[in-house]
Amino acid sequence: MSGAGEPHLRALQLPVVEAAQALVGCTITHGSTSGVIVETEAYHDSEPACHAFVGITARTKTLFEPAGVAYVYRSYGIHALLNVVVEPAGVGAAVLIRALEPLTGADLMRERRGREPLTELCSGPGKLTQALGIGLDLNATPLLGGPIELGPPPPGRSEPPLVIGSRIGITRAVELPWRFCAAGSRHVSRPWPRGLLA
DNA sequence: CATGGGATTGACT
DNA sequence: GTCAATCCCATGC
Repeated sequence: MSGAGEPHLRALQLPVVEAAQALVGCTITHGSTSGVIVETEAYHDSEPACHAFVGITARTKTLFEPAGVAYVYRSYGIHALLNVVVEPAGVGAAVLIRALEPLTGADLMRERRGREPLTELCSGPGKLTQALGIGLDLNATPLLGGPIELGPPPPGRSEPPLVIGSRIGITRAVELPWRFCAAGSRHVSRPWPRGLLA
């Protein structure tokens, strides 16, 4: 099955930095809640900001699996963060999903997160997992045909231009421009960086 | 076995 | 703007 046409399937075949760009505009669904990806970051085992930089451990083994599974880990002891594992088995690489534009189930999202404006329900990596009900138990589950479903962009949507920036909240390899946002989206975790357009 | 540090968020000065 | 919450896990003794 080469030459997959749909963007979300194509993304799973690309190197991580290109996959991070290709995933913006695709959808994430868990149960009755879903959203359009508007912000991503790339992480690769060749650079020290990536968990997989230290090699295969109990924590990082999911990152080294074949493309198409979820890497869900606990951040700051509180939040679950969702990544899309990409690249071949043996390479530790994943795309962090940092923000979604809610598509379905906003009412349930508000039940889980409290009353909030639509633009703030999924505007952060820890917020969107809470809004969609994604927990650590879903680590290493498949993103095609699994509990979390990675899907193509909603019909009729054109792929937006991207804004490129530095990754947020890390202390190492901060210079890599591996953060990608949908230009103009009001659902991102933070205002876009100094706007370079892809 | 003890310890330090987060790919964050929300509340507060 | 600052800061605490909270827990898994990588590292070091």
